[in-house]
Amino acid sequence: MDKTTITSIAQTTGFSISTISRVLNGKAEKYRISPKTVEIIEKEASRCNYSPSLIARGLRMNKTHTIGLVVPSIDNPFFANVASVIVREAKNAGYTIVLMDSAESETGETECVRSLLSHRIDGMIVVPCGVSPDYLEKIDQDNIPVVLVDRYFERTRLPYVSTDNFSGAYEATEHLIRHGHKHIVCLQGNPVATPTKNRVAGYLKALSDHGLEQFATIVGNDFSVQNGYGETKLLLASDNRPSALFALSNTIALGAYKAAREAGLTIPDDLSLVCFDNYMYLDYLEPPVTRVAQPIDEIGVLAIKILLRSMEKRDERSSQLLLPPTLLLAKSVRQL
Amino acid sequence: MDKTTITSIAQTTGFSISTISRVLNGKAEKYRISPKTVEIIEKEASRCNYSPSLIARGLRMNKTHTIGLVVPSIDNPFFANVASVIVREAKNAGYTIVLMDSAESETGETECVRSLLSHRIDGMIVVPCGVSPDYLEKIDQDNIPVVLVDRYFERTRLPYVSTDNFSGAYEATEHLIRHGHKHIVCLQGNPVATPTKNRVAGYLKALSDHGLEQFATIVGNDFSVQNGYGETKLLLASDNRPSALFALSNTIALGAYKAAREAGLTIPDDLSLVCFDNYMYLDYLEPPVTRVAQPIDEIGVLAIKILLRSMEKRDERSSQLLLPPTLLLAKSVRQL
DNA sequence: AAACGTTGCACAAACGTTTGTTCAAAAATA
DNA sequence: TATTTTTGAACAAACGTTTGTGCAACGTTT
Repeated sequence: MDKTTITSIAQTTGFSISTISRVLNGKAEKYRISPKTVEIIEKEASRCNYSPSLIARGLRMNKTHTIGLVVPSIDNPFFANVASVIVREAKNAGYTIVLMDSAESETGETECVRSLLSHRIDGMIVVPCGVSPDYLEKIDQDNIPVVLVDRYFERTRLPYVSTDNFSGAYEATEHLIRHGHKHIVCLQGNPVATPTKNRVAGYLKALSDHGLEQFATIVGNDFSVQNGYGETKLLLASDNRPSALFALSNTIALGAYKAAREAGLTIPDDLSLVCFDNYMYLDYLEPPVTRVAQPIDEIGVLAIKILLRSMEKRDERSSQLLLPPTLLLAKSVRQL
Repeated sequence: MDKTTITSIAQTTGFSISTISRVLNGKAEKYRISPKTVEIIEKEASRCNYSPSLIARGLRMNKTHTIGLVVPSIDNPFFANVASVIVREAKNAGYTIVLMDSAESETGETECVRSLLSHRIDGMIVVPCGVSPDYLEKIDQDNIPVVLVDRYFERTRLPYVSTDNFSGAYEATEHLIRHGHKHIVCLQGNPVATPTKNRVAGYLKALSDHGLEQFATIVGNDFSVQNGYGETKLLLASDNRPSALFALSNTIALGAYKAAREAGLTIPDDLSLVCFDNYMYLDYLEPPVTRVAQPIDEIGVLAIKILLRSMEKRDERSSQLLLPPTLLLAKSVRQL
């Protein structure tokens, strides 16, 4: 049982491969193929379970209907969620996702990107780990559109869609302040990531807007549970314990949570907590955690939309979007 | 700036494309290409940032170095985790993953599979939603190896790798029984999925081995939080409340958790809880939940290993593996 | 009946690779 | 010097598509 191709159908039906191709692509009338012929060919195609070779087509058309997606770690609820949305939206638009995990490393990322280029993807969506947009911009200029998601670069022509991290952090911090907190510590993630920087900035602005600059404290260095745990351990062992923590991710918050519990502290009675990222489980902790939710669905949808538009007409002004987050109130903040 | 191909390099260096190809594939000495020539070509290739077209190569070689992965829902911690491992392992073996989400639907699954076949993937890893292995077996016979993961079929030649769900459930149930529980209700997931069936079987066997058949109660119908929530609500409203719940997934457990809390019940004092699936967050609930952990890493590693082996020599006896789970003790079970 | 428009399809090139075969020139041997 | 061997590389086909063009046969008009 040989693979059935357009050529094999041509042989068994006696028509030429161009005719087969045209029929199977619905261009029968455009090329005046007779209804009889169409029927014969379609019948044969379905009899043989013909499935067109997208790679042959890709080679000929110089278009693979394939989109590359590079995330720092699929095994992270946030990115898994993003990937989920993107896979769905891409499919709706007739595209297929090639998934890469850069493992939070810059070299990992460039490897992924090189591989994607070799696969001749039509465009790519990247959550960058690196600090420079240069090589991605070059790729974009070479006609492989790139869209950044979540993390992005300050000065770049590349389109991106992310959350308005600044205002999200500002709101969260102000929420704490309004509840009487002054000594609020910020547990940050990877300091070079734009989201981190903007969240930290929002946190600082909120403090200074309320004359609390002197309490500003920023600790930590990555988005891991361990980081949240370790930093909180240190904080709680020190002389002047903060009254509230602002964790820049849900993973960091989890670590803080554990450290607080181990110290015998009750949230929110002894320590208040707010974090970034929404996640189902946060509602089931005791107490549920007040958090800044990112509009993941919208982010994914827009990322694909922008990418598709860039793929159509390359001259377009690139969209750089920051979507508004939502503060979800729960019970982890105490009114002092 | 035109795309650089093997042909463009041939033109600028003056050599033929076959020579370029051989040099760039490290077959220089095999074909006695002179060191000088090699150097010239390699220099030019790197100057132009040459990246071979994997789709052209795929067409010629009839091998794309691409593996399809179909999961019911990427946005599910368990499958995200599986995907993560598989992406990593595939990459290590020189393969790239094309990710598909079947959305827990049989038609969604066949669509995904059709698409993958059109993309001419070299093999695929599937977490099947359907009830029949037939069409997948046919694909496997047609020389596109298929490996099942997590869910599988009772009677099939297809290789699979999953958890020994029966013994995991048996152990979990017995754990409850040893703690004095008799009235243990099983909150099941999708009843047609093999894991569900085997877990239920393990649960029943444990009960009957301890002469508790009469307490056997199985409710629910899918792996959602809502299912766990709804069923637990009903249970807790009934006259004879169970003393313990056995949730067949962590999502179901979450729903049960919420319902219990809403009913003002304390776990484990008023109600004991054990569930399937490990997940970071389970340790942070109050109390942490005792659970049956699946060896996800091993599952992913083995799935790729088996797939690669099938791709090499098709005659191989297919491996059907059930890996042992681990009961992780926490604090959600009360000693009666 | 001659000229012409239509209908229905076939031919062939191209996309970027890999690889079996061929072949001239250089080197080695006789 | 004449012959054989070795060296270094080119030629060409093939993978499965799409698409611009060509061209018979048929039908219509004058």
